Amino acid sequence: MLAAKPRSGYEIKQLVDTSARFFWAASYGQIYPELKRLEDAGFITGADASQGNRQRTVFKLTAKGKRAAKEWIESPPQVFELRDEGLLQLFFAGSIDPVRTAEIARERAASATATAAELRALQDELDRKHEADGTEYSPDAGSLTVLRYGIEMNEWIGEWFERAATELERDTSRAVAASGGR
Amino acid sequence: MLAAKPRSGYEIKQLVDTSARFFWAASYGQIYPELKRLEDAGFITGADASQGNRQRTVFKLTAKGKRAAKEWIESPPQVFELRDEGLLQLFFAGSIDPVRTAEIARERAASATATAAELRALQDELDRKHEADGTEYSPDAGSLTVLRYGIEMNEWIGEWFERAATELERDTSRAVAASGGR
DNA sequence: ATCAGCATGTAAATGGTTACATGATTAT
DNA sequence: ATAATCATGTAACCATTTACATGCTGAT
Repeated sequence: MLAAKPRSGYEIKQLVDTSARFFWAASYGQIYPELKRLEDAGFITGADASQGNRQRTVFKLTAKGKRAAKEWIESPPQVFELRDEGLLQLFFAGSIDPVRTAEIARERAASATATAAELRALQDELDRKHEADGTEYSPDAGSLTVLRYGIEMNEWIGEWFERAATELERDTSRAVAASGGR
Repeated sequence: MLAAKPRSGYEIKQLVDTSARFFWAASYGQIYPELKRLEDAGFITGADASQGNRQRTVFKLTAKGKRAAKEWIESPPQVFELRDEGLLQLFFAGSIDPVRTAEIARERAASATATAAELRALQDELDRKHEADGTEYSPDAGSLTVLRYGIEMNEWIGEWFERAATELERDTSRAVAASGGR
């Protein structure tokens, strides 16, 4: 994040929350100690940017930090972690409550679609802010791409659960028919 | 997992690794202590199922455990966490190495497609095992649905990165044209 | 005999969140 | 005046992974 421009810990947190949070969240408890650690290791340097009595430190990459960033961006991705409780619930619905399975899938679909809508609202808000800034191009344009990813992925998840629900209903009605409608 | 049938910690680990791992992984260091904790809390009970001198404990849900499972499956999903390093790299590529951005997107696309293929191979393997078992229907059929999710999601991710790469290339060539091809 | 797979477990470390604490500045 | 937002930071806690330790059983 410091590659684009020098930032304070607070600004990093803001940027994470309005863009990367859907695929890589971060808390203050992680950001501030990490900035210290990176400075000690010589990857970044902090400069005082206090406004009056309000303390503020902006960090920027050192040459060593820039090299490390370039190396990282070229390296094959190592981490892909997903924890999806809705999917876990569908996974187990068959053994816990078979008759409600399709309904549960539909609820999970609604859940994902709602998240997509929420992200869409955030996108619109950022677009409005962007326009208000004038025609100047934001240096964090990548965040819009990635926000779009969040929206489209949640839409895809919603559609997947919808499809799963339809298939489950079909299977259920077929089973009922096979048993003579009992 | 114990709702479908009684299982040992080892069997739970096996099932996680061949199905749920893509959206909810678990290690022995988590499974065994958790089984103990659940037994102490009265949600499950363990029964000795040793074979000769080889120690083995299978756990099953108590009535209390079944109630808790049913309650959980009806509750709205709380956890959706994603940590996607490939996406993070694309997010930052613009500020770290703009000219390589499209290539990086294409590499990430290949990465996701490879994961999808890997999962597809696992699916084929499970299908073969299933057939070898005869016509008997597996009680873990839900795991196949969810494995399909893993495959389809990775395919979607691959396509998304492919699209992103194409768009980035178009933007680059347009920028080159605007600057008079310099 | 030896190796793959079955089976259980723990200790240490890691990575991260939550909650708390403090205070300045700006807008209403 | 007061609320929102800017700004930094720590302590306690939590979930989880990694690495290690141990031993049995069946197949080659």
